[in-house]
Amino acid sequence: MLMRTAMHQTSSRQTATVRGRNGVPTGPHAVASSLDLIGAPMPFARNVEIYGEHESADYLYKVVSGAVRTYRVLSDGRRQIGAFLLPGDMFGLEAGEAHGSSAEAIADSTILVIKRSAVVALAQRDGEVARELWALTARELGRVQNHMLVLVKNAQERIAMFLLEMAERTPAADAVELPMSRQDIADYLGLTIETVSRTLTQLEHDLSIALPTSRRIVLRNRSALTRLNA
Amino acid sequence: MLMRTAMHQTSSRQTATVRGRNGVPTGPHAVASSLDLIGAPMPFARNVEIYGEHESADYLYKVVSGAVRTYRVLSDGRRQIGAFLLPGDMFGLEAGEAHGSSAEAIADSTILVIKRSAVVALAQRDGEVARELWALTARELGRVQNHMLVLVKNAQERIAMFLLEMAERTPAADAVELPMSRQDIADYLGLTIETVSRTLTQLEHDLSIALPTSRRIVLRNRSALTRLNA
DNA sequence: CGACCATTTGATATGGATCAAGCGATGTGG
DNA sequence: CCACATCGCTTGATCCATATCAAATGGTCG
Repeated sequence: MLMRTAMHQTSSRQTATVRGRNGVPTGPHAVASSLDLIGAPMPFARNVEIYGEHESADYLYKVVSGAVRTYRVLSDGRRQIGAFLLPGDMFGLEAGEAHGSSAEAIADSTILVIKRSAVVALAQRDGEVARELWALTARELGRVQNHMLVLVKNAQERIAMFLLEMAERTPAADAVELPMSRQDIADYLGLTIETVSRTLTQLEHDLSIALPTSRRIVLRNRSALTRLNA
Repeated sequence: MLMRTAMHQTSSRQTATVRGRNGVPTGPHAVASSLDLIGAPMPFARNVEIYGEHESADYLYKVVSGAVRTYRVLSDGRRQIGAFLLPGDMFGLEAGEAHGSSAEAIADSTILVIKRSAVVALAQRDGEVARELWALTARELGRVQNHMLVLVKNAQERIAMFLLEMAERTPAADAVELPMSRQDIADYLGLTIETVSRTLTQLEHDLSIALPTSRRIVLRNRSALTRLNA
């Protein structure tokens, strides 16, 4: 235990408290959902906190552009990243009362901030919205259950599955531009940066992937990766 | 990888397909919830499957008596247990369409089986029920997120937290009667039976616990366990 | 009593953590 | 525009926690 990990390194902690002024709806990135109609898009700079672990969950969020990580910090300082959110993803649905994890922008991002009470009120009147909320949360639950499985696999399998997961969520099928650092990946997969790095170079030698730059990964043998993804 | 684990050992696979006849509501174990009113209690024998991983999720379930495990099996045969359900716990809320995991009775159990369509219909009319459903799923999400954290800790920490978790959910505060085998615990915590066993005897030597029998565990130094539970 | 199954205990192997150093890219001040 | 500091990433050497392999023990049921 006690592996080196990002010791809550969020140095630039401006904790954007500015949130919550309603107004301008959706804008150009509007995705089909009634939820989009009652939110306001807000900018968050790289590494800025969107919400903290025990803050009351007064808002729901949706990534418009950029990328977000949700995480929890163990008492010994280790950080476990629960999810990476990309454009189109909603987050902050976790609990009823308080957030179960913190959320930070990985890169400069625009986040749609939606007042929870407005959603709840809407759901109260419209069973369709209520069902959508439930489904969203259930889907997130499925995702987390899946991630649990990942955490019992070996390093290669974890990395392979991470790459496939990212590729799947990215427009350009076989080239992934990673918004997150090696440390982020490590904390997501329950590994160390060294192991992440080593495993990636190993996959490169196997010709399963190519690494034009450290943040850009080309899947060149998807079936090999799928095979690893037990 | 490829640790020995229950290679889907469910030998007595009677796959109780008998479910779904509605009728007699709740009975003596009724807990306060409108959901209880539309379910039928059904018996499941030890090790009998309640539902399978990709079956369509037509029912919700609530443990009346006994105990249940939900799990997924990796392609290499390893099994990851996602949750242990005790009396009062609901399960099967996972996805919208199909179940994301399988569920089996750990011991002879009585399970309240609730038609999902009935619940959905009820939720459609009653916003309160809808909110309850959402909250239930959100709570489960929180539990799973928490369990993810456990899977990155060391063996002692995992066991300590497992014991505290079980003790918390058990009436008699400091003595836990475990319904599940060492293999179940191992598959829940991402360890091997040997490590589970060794860690328990080690905690016994530390005087943190006592083991009158292998299935009965007495917490005799709760603060020591809490300290481990980083 | 004997067979079977779950659990414990022992000996050894190994994957990934840890410790440490090097390397390339990016940015800053002179 | 270059020298240098910084940061993120990679690579190497060693260590350790837990898996694996193996055998003994104990409890349960016919």
